[in-house]
Amino acid sequence: MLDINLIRNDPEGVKTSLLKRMDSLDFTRLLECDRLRRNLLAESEKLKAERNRVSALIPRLRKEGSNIDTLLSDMKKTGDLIKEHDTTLESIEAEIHSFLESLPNIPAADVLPGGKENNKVVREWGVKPVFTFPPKDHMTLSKSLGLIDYERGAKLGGNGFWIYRGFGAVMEWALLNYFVEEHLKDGYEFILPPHILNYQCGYAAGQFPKFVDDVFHLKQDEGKGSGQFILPTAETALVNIYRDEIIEEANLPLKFFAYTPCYRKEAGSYRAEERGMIRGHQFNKVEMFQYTKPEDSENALEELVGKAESLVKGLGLHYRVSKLAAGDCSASMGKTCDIEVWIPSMNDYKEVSSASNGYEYQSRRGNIRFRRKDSKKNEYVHTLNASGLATSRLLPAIMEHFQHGDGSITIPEVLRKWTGKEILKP
RNA sequence: GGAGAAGUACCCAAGUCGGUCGAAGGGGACGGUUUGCUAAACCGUUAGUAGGGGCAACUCUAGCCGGGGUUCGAAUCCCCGCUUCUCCGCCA
Repeated sequence: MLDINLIRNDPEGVKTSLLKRMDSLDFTRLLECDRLRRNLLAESEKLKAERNRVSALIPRLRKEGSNIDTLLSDMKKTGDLIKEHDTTLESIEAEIHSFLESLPNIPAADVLPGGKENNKVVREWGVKPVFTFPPKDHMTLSKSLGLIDYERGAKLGGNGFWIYRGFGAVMEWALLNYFVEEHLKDGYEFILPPHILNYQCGYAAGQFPKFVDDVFHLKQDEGKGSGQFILPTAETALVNIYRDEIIEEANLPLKFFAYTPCYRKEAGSYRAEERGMIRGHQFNKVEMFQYTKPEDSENALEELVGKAESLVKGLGLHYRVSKLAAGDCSASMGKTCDIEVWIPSMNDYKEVSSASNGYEYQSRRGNIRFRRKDSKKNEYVHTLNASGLATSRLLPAIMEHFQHGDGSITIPEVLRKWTGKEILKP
């Protein structure tokens, strides 16, 4: 959600920035509604002041025995007029609100305009593995090693679900342990949130109403519940922990990480090349999250990217970091860096972490502020999130990177304390 | 799932028959005075917030869980939700 004052004071400036990620934009109606709203509000409030004044008078007049019949009927009329004003006001405000909430975040100044094609690789680490034998893809490997059961996963949940079996589950759990351990070391607070959230959570995160169809909703009895859904990422939960709260400045920054599976419909996004566990309806992810003061959020983003990178480095996987163009960032985010790991069989890089600065976009939607110690003023916090990391592309990457001609796989050293093995043989 | 109770400012809490109640009284916090010492007594301040109007001092409006309603007027009455607590039932 953007600040209407920003648009009111500098419509052209905001427009220029937003056009980096939008095709067209017109503020005329919004500004008109804004003027209309303020006029109507002034009118209605004047009437309310009058009503308050007279209502206070009535008991006194009654005690004195004055005739107040005409006064009462006048006030009845005033009341009706107020109601009338407020009804129009409500519809104008609804229009303003729905326009504002549909606007994406303003891209940071250093973010390039346009879509995916303008994403910029800012650095790479490691090298693509070279094989002296015909390498297998992760589906073949995971099947021959008995790590993942795709067929029975589909039997249980449908297409897009799989089962981690035996050592596959051990590997998955080892990855998660590795992440958890690193984040704890860095002083982040470990959160295990509910997986079912209410509508407001999706709204504050900026995912609703636009992407309301991309998540799984719970069917509720008539009038019961409040649009509960299963979370598509732990971010949705983490951003809402402090919804409608004012945080003391001294407590910032707040640094969290959470483990949850992520549940997504991913409707229509399946492609043959994304077989296996590259894209599914449910995947495991550890998510990092920070609430910061505005002046600290740029550095916090660097910190998050650095943390995500060091996790991939620790696994020894070749990756690159891309700064996304404005149009490729999710709507709530003003700046996003993706960490993409090399998947040999796909001959492509795939996202394993997305680190973003939401600036005050989410905190406005969720009404999350902090109180400055000196001025005692409340300001919106900045929110940042970054995967640290999503596992479903790492396991394929690990299998493919570290495979040998005989179908065995070397397990990255950082995971061995949990896997208890160095090499996995078919 | 069934029954009951409750939700008032940072916390606890009073609020009568609807009318100077935007809210008594505590505690805490902050400021001050005095006596003195790892404190005490006394005095004072302590809705915050959001949205309007005004250059400003200032002023208006809304806020007593949320949303509706009744009324000239609602913290107070009515309806619908949400949350918490207690008891019962069921259960990993």
